[in-house]
Amino acid sequence: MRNAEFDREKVLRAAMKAFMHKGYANTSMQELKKATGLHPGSIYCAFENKRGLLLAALEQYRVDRATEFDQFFANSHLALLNLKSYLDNVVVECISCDSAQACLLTKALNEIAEQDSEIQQIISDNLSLLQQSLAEKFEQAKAERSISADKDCHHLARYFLMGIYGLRTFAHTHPEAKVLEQLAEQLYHDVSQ
Amino acid sequence: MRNAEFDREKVLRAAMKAFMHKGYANTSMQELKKATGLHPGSIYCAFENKRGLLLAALEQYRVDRATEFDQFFANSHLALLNLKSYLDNVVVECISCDSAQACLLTKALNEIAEQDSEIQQIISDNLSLLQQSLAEKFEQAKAERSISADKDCHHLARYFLMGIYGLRTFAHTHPEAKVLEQLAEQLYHDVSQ
DNA sequence: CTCTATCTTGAATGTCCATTCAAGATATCT
DNA sequence: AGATATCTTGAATGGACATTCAAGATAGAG
Repeated sequence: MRNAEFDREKVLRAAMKAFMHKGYANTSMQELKKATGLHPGSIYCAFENKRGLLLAALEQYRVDRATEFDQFFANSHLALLNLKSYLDNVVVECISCDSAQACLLTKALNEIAEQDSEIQQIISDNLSLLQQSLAEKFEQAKAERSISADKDCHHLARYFLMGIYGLRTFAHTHPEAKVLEQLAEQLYHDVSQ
Repeated sequence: MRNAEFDREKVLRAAMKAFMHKGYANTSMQELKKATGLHPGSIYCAFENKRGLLLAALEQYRVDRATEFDQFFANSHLALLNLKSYLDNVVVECISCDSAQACLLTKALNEIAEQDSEIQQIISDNLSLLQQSLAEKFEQAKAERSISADKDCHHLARYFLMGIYGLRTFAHTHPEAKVLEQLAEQLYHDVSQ
């Protein structure tokens, strides 16, 4: 006869941020308590355990990213131009945010996927979904005659995603706007002709 | 009046492997003991502490990789062909090794660099060095007229390295030989014109 | 062969962590 | 207003961890 007081989405985004910043193993419950405002007991009540919190955060991340993705393609521009905007946004994120702001998925993939096949699967599925969404946009670009008809859109999507992964890692060591923009420009050039 | 009994290089390569496999935080001293054959006391005597072991392993990794790199370019082929071999080898590594066999540098970069600026610096320097070495090979390729004279070799090196980073991350989720080979092929095409 | 400096061993230490749980608080229902 | 189901709190727990250290082993010097 009483509802939870905390805002689940806010808590998950805070946890997300903490995990992205310090990694899973290095984020203690004490830090999660500070980040989320939830006491240990509440976290365990709501998410079973620390791993459960990560799983929930990953799911929230998926939802947030999917929404963000759709917004990039919700306007009336050509799909190829929207892909460019999407890529430019990755660069902006790389520059503006603290260096670890990579991506919860790749971060978790590096840290824990090897030791937890369920999380490995979830992350792989999420990234495959993103790849699939990108492929659809390339298909649209093809239909709009922005890219040549003989291109393999799935291949383009994979290459584009590979570039984004690389860009993020590169940004860790060289967070200089000019360089990252130049790399993104080249990547865009290579997938669009 | 007595020399250490263990082989420093062997120990460091074993530690490297353990760190690459499970990450730094998740590799306990107990596991390091098993992996290296050294008892805790010996590890502390030789490397100060766990972090010291990581630093030494990173240095060994740098040396090993530099040697490996030079071997790829020690033959008489054109530099551009050697770059292709180097890239193909990255793909082979991605396929053959256990999925986490990424690269100690990027692995550590993701996990700990944010919280340890000294390690961050060491890793960044190492990767910059690799980038510089790649740029030199592209310069050589230019001198050999394998690539056009108006190319920016430093840009090519950065893009090539970005692609390698991306390839490794991509391999975590899609370790299929055909796909990775295709991506590498495209990357090679894009840097060689 | 003896001595000693150095290495090796692994149990002991203290810290930190994820997790639990019982007491206290409070919203909702009757 | 009273009852009760549910949430919140935070101290307590047990385990795992990095690190230490003193005892034991051994290679080399004399």
